[in-house]
Amino acid sequence: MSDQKKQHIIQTAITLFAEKGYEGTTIRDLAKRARVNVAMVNYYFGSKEKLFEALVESRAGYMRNLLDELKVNKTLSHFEKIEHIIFHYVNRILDNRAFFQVMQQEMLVSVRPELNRNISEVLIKNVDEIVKIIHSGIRKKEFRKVDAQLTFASIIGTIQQVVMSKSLCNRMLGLPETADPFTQPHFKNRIRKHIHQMMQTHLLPHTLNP
Amino acid sequence: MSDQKKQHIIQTAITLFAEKGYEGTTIRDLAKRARVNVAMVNYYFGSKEKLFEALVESRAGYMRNLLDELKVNKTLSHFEKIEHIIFHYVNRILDNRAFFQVMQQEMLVSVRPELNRNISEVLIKNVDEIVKIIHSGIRKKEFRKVDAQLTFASIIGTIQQVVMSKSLCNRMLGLPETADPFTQPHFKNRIRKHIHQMMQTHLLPHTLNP
DNA sequence: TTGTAAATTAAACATTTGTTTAAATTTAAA
DNA sequence: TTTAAATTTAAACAAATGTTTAATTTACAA
Repeated sequence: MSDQKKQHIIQTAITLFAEKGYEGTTIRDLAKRARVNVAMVNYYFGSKEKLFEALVESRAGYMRNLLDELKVNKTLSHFEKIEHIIFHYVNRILDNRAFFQVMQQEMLVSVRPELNRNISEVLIKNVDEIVKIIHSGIRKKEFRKVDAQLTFASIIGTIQQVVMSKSLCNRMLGLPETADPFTQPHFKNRIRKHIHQMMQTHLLPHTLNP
Repeated sequence: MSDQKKQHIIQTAITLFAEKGYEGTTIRDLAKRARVNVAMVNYYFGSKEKLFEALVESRAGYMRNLLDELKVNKTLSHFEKIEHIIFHYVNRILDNRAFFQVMQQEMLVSVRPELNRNISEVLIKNVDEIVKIIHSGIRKKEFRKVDAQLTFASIIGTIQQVVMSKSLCNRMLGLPETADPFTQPHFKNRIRKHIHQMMQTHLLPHTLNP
């Protein structure tokens, strides 16, 4: 089926774009890595830029629906919801590092404003959802009066900072140069634990001192 | 003087690289914007990549020496040191957004490994300095037992997340599309206040509830 | 099996890329 | 003023880029 081949090209593109950037990756690089003819990319996607759009559309689900389960689960407390969000954010981003690296690269540049807007659109829905939870928690006196928007920035920013570069991550965490931190099983938990602990003291007024 | 012209080309390159990325910026773009002949870039710097290296070297001071003043000022408490770091980090990064955007882009890709290492080198010194302060604070029971490395990631990640994209920042903070958040005078203070508040509850065991 | 559309290929295409050249101009010391 | 080095310029260069073409092969329904 042709859709399988399209997905294979997209997956290869994610890997290459993450490694060398969109502009830094040539169609010939991509074709060679994906073991297809150079003409196939344009045959299937029309152009390099349309391939990029297809890539984003195809994997937008990694960013979307992150909070859908929270909407239905009404039994959770506000902080439990935040706990869930932290857990799943760390999961999603670390399991799809290459894709999120590509999205980060794309958000950093101002070319392709339409694509930029599309990505923002998806991210903003997540922001809104979390801000809503935090504000609700504040109203109910369960949370301190924190800056909800910047609290989101801190959660996502912490993860993105760590995931930005393997070599920087290794050096930042004092791991050996050759280490592969992202695949270490306890690595996710370390990030989760840190953000969780930070949000606990940040959001909850009465924190027990361990 | 020729150094003035070199600096002018570098400053223009920072603006353009931040806007379109390194690979996305052509020597002709740069020459036109800087109002110099195309050949001048190679005449002064040798090549596009050497220009990039010169750019990093020329502005590395923005990242370096951030904590030098703390080393001499021994009278500050641990948390006061952290306060100073937050204040100056927000200042440095927001006053030199374009440069830090370019550095972020470069850290995200794995081309030019040597340049990558040089940038890491500078950043790591900051990490080490902060980690040292936090660990010392923990030993003296002034701080909770936090993950010092990831605490640094949270401080820097929060700022970088906000500074990443003007349009995303506007949307994230609920500002109008046309707003110019970075130049608003109270914007820096908002970020500072948030990180400060977050670090206060995160680091200090006995936080007064306001 | 045959016929038609889809898929695949190698080659060619027109631009754009970073870089170099060689001549012209400017600078500044002798 | 003379002279030599430094600067600036327009043009040219070779290589690489995204894309298209036209021919060939494959897939598969009639």
